[in-house]
Amino acid sequence: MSESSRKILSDNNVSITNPRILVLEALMESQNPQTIDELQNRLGNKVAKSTLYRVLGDLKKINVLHEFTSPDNTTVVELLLHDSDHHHHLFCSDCGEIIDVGLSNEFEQLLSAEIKKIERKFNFKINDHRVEMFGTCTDQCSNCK
Amino acid sequence: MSESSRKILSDNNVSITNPRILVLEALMESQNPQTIDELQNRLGNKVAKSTLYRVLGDLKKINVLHEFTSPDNTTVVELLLHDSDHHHHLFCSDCGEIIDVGLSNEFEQLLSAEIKKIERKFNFKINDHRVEMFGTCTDQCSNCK
DNA sequence: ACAATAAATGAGAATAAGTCTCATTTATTT
DNA sequence: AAATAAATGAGACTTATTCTCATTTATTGT
Repeated sequence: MSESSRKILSDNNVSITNPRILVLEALMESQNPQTIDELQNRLGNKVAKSTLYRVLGDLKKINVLHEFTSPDNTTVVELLLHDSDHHHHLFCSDCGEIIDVGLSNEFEQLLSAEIKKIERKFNFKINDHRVEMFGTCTDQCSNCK
Repeated sequence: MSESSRKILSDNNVSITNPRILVLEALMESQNPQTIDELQNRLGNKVAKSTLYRVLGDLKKINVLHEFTSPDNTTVVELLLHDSDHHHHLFCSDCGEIIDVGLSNEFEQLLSAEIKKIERKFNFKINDHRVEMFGTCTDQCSNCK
């Protein structure tokens, strides 16, 4: 269904075009963050490389896309539609997999308190944070068999 | 003093060469993480670009250098000589400054406990973690005046 | 629905960070 | 001090990302 893709675009006053819908659908096909390569493979030749990067830029601008870099320096991208989707990342150095991880509410509250201290100490306004965890998946993930 | 640089190298069975010493000293000149550009500027033309990247690779291999990426996708590098140097990062989206931040021991213990839960839940062995905080420095930092 | 206008796209050229090659220099070992 | 092994410098090469511009697609006003 391309309905939710269309809604994302219209809600943000971004014109509804085929490449934008295709990229959004490709992003929604995976639960976890994907590399640009994975995205390109999913899209086949349906969207030009330059357009893909431009659309990703557009989505960042309307704050529905989160882009970051994995420990092996690969750019990785994920949809982030609601503030309530706040989560963290777990990186496997064996297979490169990146997993979205939620931490407990109690812990998030403690973290917020800790961050308030940091704001005061460094005279910063902190508006986001993320915990990154690095390790190895000890069993058969999709890539590690 | 290039003594500590020499010691780092000899302690790790890496031959002591001029470029390696120069890079280590340049890294030690800043408390906070630096971009490759900053490093290159510090080094002037005393070390070739290819050598700089090679030396950084060497230092990563002996685990005294930590490399990561800032939110604007710039590669950033910092010395990390002792395990006790564990810390986190605060990023200013206005001026790009990156600040090393320590969190309280109590908090680190809670975080460790939370991470143990994640290890079990995802069947991972987690060997490192980092909290990234994003915001703006609300007053005059060296870049924001 | 239809022009007119504005915005987005595709294809490939341009840029820039990082890697690689290889002849020369510098360290290490004997 | 000579022989061997390792590291360096210079620049070519690679590859991810950005840019350009002619063409296509969406939007707006009538």
